[in-house]
Amino acid sequence: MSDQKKQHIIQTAITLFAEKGYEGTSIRDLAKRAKVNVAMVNYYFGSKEKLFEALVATRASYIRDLLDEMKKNTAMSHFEKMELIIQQYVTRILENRAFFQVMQQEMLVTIRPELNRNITDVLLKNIDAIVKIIQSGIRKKEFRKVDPQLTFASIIGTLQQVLMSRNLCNRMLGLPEKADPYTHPKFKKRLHNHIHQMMQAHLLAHQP
Amino acid sequence: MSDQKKQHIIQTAITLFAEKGYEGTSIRDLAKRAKVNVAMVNYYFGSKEKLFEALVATRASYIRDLLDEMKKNTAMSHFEKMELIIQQYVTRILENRAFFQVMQQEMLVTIRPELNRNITDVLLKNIDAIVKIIQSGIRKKEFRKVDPQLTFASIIGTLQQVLMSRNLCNRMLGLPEKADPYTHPKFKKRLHNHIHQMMQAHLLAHQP
DNA sequence: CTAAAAATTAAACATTTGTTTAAATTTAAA
DNA sequence: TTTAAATTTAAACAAATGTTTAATTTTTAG
Repeated sequence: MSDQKKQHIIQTAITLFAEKGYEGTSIRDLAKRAKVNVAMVNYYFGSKEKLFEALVATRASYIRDLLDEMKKNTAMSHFEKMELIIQQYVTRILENRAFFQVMQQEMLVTIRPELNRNITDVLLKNIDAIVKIIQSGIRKKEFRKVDPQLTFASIIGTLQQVLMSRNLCNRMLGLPEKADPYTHPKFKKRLHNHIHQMMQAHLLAHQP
Repeated sequence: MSDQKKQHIIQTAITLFAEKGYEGTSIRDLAKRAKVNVAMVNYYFGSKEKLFEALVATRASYIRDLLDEMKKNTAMSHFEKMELIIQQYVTRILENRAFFQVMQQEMLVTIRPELNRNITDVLLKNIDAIVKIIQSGIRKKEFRKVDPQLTFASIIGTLQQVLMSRNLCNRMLGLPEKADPYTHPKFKKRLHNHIHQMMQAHLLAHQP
């Protein structure tokens, strides 16, 4: 019944946390932006921190589901699997960038260790799956002898670096000050092309 | 005269901000950790935000000086220049990781736009210099036709991804829970090797 | 040594914070 | 319609926040 309103508060929280950080956002800020009474946040979630936990719990699927597409398809080469992963990551991170920015902020601090561990757990499942694909590709001589873990770090790191600051991203790419690169299809294509091209050179033992 | 004490407060602030974030750190936290009276922070810096500005101003050299080594040396191939840049970035970011973590946090939020712009300005100078090297390398056919800006994003993004969470880093690399990978020479070497190898494959037109 | 300046302190200040309360309103079920 | 439950509200709460004050101590300079 009230799940709609809860989700509305969570969505507003994601937007605000991404802008101002968790500590930088007051419940009064949040209530005003979501157009609900201040007491409603505690009524629905119990506390500010529990709201954050609920936020992560309901939206963690953005991370968790990332590999689902791939798992279904079995008749693919290792690099085709990597191509699918790259495409999925680019798409999902760009589509849910506010959430990923909040996760990035939370990973950077060491307060709230339980929440940190939750996020780490979800991320690790993705990492493990991708690492296994890379390791298998190496064994089959399809891939060069790369560092699987750090190769993953490079894929996600490229995306996070670009996601980190809209302002830096615009200035780095020579876009107008007020542009929003993240919603531009051209930008998505450019980002995807770069990671794809780099991983092709990096991974493939026999360059095409 | 009091510059020592100011620097001591700044150093303590870097450590605390990296742990708990800027908003998550109170002046009383900071004063207690630095073993000074609460009023001293405002006495020396005027306000919490001005302390942050002073922190960035005095430590921005960590970023600014990154390319200095390279500028001196002119008789290098484009890839040798890139090698030097990679080595410098890995070393300096690992050595000043708390500061870079604070910068990362600050880039992620949009409050304090002036500070954000300051940091962006410093970063952009580095980016521009590196982009020019890559573009020149492409013109001279030494490099493949890569995306210069996003190639930089991949280098720095890899480092930032690894720097983001000690906990994730340990678990990702199969290290013990309480390990500190950032101070391990082996880890530094591994990180450097990966970026170097990846950039070699990515950049060089004629693979060695 | 002495007086002015600088540094340090504990206490107090006004706001803001997350949270709770208790009353009022709305919704749902009988 | 009536009654109980759920929701919403404005007000108040205690604690924590950044900051200032005013007094005290230490340092500096003549």
